[in-house]
Amino acid sequence: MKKGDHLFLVDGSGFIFRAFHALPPLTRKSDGLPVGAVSGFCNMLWKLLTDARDTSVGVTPTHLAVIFDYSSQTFRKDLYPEYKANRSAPPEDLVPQFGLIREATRAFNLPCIETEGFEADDIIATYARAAEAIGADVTIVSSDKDLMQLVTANVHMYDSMKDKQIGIPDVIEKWGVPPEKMIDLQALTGDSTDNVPGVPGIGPKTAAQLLEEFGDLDTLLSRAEEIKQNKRRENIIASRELVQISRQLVTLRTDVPLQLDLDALVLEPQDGPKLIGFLKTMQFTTLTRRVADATGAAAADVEPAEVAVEWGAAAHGPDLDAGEGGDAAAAGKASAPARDGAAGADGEGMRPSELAAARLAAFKDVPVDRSIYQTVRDIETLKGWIAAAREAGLVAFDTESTSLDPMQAELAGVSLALAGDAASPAPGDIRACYIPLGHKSGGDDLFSDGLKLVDGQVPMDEALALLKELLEDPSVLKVAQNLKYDYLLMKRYGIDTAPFDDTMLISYVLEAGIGSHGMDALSERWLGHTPIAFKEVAGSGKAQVTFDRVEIAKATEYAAEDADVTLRLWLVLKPQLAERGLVRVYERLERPLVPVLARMEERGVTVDRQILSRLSGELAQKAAAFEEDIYELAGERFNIGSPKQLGDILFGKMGLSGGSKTKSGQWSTSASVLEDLAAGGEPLPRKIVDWRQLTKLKSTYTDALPTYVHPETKRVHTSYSLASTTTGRLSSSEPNLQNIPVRTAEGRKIRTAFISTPGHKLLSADYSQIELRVLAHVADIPQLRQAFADNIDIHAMTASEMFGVPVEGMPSEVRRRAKAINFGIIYGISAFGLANQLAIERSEASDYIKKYFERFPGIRDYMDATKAFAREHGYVETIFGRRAHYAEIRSSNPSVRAFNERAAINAPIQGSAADVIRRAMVKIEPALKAAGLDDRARMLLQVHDELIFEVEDEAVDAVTPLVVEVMESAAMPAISMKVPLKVDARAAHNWDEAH
DNA sequence: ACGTACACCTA
DNA sequence: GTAGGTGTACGTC
Repeated sequence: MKKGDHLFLVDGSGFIFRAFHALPPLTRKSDGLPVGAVSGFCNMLWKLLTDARDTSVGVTPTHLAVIFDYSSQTFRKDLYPEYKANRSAPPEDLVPQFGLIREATRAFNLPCIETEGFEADDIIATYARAAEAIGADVTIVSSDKDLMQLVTANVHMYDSMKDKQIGIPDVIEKWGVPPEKMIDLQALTGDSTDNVPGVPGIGPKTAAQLLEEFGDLDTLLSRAEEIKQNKRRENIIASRELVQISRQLVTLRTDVPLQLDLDALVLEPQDGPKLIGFLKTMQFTTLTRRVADATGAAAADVEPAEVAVEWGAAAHGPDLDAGEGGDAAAAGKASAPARDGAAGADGEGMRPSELAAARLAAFKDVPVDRSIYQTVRDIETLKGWIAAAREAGLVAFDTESTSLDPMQAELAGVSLALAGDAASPAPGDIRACYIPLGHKSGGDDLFSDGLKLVDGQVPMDEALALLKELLEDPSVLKVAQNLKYDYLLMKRYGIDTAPFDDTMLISYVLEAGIGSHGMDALSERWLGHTPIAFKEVAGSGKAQVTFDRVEIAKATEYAAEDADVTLRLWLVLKPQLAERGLVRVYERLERPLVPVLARMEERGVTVDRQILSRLSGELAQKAAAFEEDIYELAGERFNIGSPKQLGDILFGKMGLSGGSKTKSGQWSTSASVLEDLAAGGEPLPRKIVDWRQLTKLKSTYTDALPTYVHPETKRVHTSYSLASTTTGRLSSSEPNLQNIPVRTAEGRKIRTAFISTPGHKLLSADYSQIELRVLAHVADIPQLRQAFADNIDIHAMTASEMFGVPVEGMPSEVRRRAKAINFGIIYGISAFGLANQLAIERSEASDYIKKYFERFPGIRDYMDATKAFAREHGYVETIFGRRAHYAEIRSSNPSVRAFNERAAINAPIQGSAADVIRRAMVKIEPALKAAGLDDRARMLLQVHDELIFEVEDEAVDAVTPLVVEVMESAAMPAISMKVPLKVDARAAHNWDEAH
């Protein structure tokens, strides 16, 4: 740098706050990411770089740097601990923009400067004085009064938002003192926003007047006695020392160690494509065009840049691995590229919530109208729809098929819905169509099975080829409701849908615990619209037909409406993720799991029908033997499986005492009641309990499981639900493979029927005590942390702490009680529950709990804090930011309230553990692939804290440690757990031996 | 044919 | 005491 050069110093941090509050809010059109300050920043920088000469600055910079605050821990905090202590957290909408503005700066090819321990103002002061010393001119792009002390003949400030240059006369005009007196003035007045103390009763006017009279602050303080006004004099004398501190606080340092010297700030030429890539990602269409024009870069050829968006979650949740691989591909694409020429009324300058409201308002003018849906009957029309969808970059789709089971279903048709450009969707302009592909008729004739394809349908293979182009197009966001179903169905037709959004999962992330997330419920809740019921279209009961037999006109109304409603829901729900800081939960913990689970479901697991058949026979025989004894003891034959009849026999006919009633007034015949009766010497109850166990195993497992074996794959394909628990756990159904017996020897035999393919093993890897580890982490309990760090028996340690019994030689009963208490804690303990569990008196259980809290006071603190949080917010959060809602926690009904409190205490623990294994599941396939093991090991099942793989025999030794490592480190890098996670893994030919 | 209560399987 | 799903019985429509 030399004399005559012109250095621009941009106060990045100041700009962010100013732009955020001064500019109208602006959100990225496709997803509602708040970008107002980023937009203001980019526009301002571009203007400075290209035509600063035309602004009130009147010169073009030769050097430029953007300066940011690094942290709030600066030397001023040491000087005066209360400095900036009144600052509250930045607004949620602003937080994601900090990182984006740094990204923007780099995209502009400009130095981005921050130094630990110093504020941006100090760095600016240091550069300004250094440049001035060389003889260069300086323009500080800021309007912050704290920087006005730097103004000289050669150093100006520039308020970019008002396009106003600030020189010495301007400072005098505004503050009544020249720049060099600004420090004295600020010391006297203090600064309420930075919590800098001042003299009470002295504002800028009085301060300027006093400085005018006495010349400077030191003189004023030494001659304060001369001040005539009593109150003012007393205040200044009383504040003398504080004013000295204030002066130090407001004085900018000019000796900050500089990472880059002045020469390094020289303006480099713009890298057009790099900048355009960033601007496209932000969807700043106007500026993109301007930059393209100015740099000669072809904007159309530039891909949107991958920008790690640190969305709102950072404000109060962990950074869920921004920049980590994860769902980046889907996320980057799902933010949809800005399209040239995209302009629109929708979303201009709106907060996400306003965007959602505006879209809802648009729907009011254009309600769902089933009469406008188009039936696509020829290939040209289909091509038209697909071209429009690809042009738009956004399409909602839904598949219609012959079965609720995506492994059995045959495709009947596909519906699409469009609402204009992805970057600027037009909610009031939704159109939708149905493409029938496999509708059939005939076959009613008893003497022929001649089902014939209905005329006027696009040939299935041609349509699929076109749909594949659309569904696999990386620049088109596909939106569906419960996409896992459609994903799996389309995958069976050779189509790998991506990128995508799922309205059901968005709703789940927003409102787990509030209502259900099915399409009909969401449509009622958000759109006030009731879609046609499936049974209206396909009938119900005996008269129900598969969708491919539905008349096409009727099918069009139903199917196209589903796509229409799905798109409307997306338009309303998606912006709310950003609004509530839940984007990363959605993008890291929900969306990427869809294809992972779809593949697991598609693979299925082999269940040996012969083993089950043999077991079933054994169980039938044993149960029959019990039946004879039971009838004998009861004195009559009755339906043992009927609790009502059984209750009448036991407590009526036989007159046994010690029974209890269920909430409907029936005699309870639960296992615990029967156990009590058996302990009293009655022979019948014991036999009932045993009979029940046998018949339960038979009906629910050995008889039911074989009916789920797929006719072609010969494997059992469960279905996982991503959105049916409040806590974030998955659930499994048809069949439920998450409740296969394990507790009793008899039950475990069921597990021997789950076997590996020849040449393979089943590998089971399960987290050890993950929920107690999570508890130790969130409640930060030293003894628990230590115990887990040392890998010692946690229940024995608890017993030892509570009862003072050494771990060595501890009676098993003592440990059992401690174990029950540990579990009780996780479940939001109550004396009633613990007493029930341990079959002890409630008062004794109460004493245990009291003792536990004395030994682990941090647990009680955690529970109280969780309850208070839930009461205040109506939800609780996992360590990864997932929310579980408990609306009834404020209920006036004490038992309802207590139930919600227990659930709210449990949810962060159970939910955090669920998040951990979700993360592991997302990471496992890429990890296997990276190790070249992806075609030798396949993840099949998840059972809350356990993953089951099918692994080639020769690959077991390589896969096992890899799986363990991925699972144990699954919380990283988003969360660094205070306790290690431990995973046990074993491989065997069947699930029983592997577990 | 469908919904609810009860019982019982899992983590 | 938390979170689920399924089978049977038995009521209603």
